[in-house]
Amino acid sequence: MTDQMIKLEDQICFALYATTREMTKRYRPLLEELNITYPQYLVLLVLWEQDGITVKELGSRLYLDSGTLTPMLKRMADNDLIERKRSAEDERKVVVTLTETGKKAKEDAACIPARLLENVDAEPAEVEKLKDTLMKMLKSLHELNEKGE
Amino acid sequence: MTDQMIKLEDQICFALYATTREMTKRYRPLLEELNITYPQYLVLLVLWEQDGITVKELGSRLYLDSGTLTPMLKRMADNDLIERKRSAEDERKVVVTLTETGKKAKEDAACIPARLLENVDAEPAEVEKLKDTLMKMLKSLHELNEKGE
DNA sequence: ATCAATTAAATTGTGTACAATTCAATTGTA
DNA sequence: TACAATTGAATTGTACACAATTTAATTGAT
Repeated sequence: MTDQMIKLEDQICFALYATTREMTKRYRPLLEELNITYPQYLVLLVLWEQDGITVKELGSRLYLDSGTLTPMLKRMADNDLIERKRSAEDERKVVVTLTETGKKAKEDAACIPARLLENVDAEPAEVEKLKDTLMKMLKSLHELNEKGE
Repeated sequence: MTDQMIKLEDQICFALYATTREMTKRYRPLLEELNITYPQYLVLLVLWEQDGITVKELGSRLYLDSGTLTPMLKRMADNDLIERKRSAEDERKVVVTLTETGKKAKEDAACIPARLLENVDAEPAEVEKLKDTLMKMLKSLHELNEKGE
């Protein structure tokens, strides 16, 4: 409880933090070919599944708020990947739509997931288990953060 | 291989990315009491283990470079948590040392790891397994990123 | 119908991240 | 011993994150 509890290597959170950054770093050269960043890639993943959603919906899928999304979506619009327009029914909402360029990028991106974990020393079953545990924790943490507990 | 491969929920990387941010968000109120951020907390964790190391060494423990560390360490010095001074033997190196305030913060921080996973719905064994898998992946990814493969 | 709450984005300000470059100190080698 | 190569930090420029605030549109209760 005293000393080893406070050691870096013991911290699950550090493992998450560092692994996420190394993973993102590994994505970078692949995504550079598409002229996007990793968070922008996540936005595209959502839009490829469901085009024409609001900033709010996008945020709830990605656990991001408008403070992060607004400037990011503007950059993506500047790069002609998406379009942003106010909803006609509710002027508060901004609807995000894929451009033709944004739609086409899907084919180029199809190979990315496979290329990513290439050469990474980890069993598929172990990775699957990892993902399930993470998603469970994510849900649990998000609920706690929501209710401000 | 076509459509489901590219879905958000399937992406281990998204699970990492989102869980890390929710975890950091959960740390925030606890660390605010110490007037530090999560990355700054990691710096302190390293220094509490081994005081008086260089920026380089700190970076290799945390997988961060001087571009991130230099401004962060300056802020921590401004807040009187650490001191930065050029090494006498090798003027290129900057040695980072804990101040009395920085040392004292260790006691206040002792309770943090326990408080953190409180209320998080996850078995200790599962979390332990998660950490091991992550650290293995981290090492593997870092080597690949290092050699620019 | 009116006006106080609520909601959706945008904005502001601070703090990471990181690639790429610069600069000064040190090392290795001809 | 010069001096090119290397090394450790700092700097520059871009892109997230996110708390807190602001603004405009919509709802809901009276």
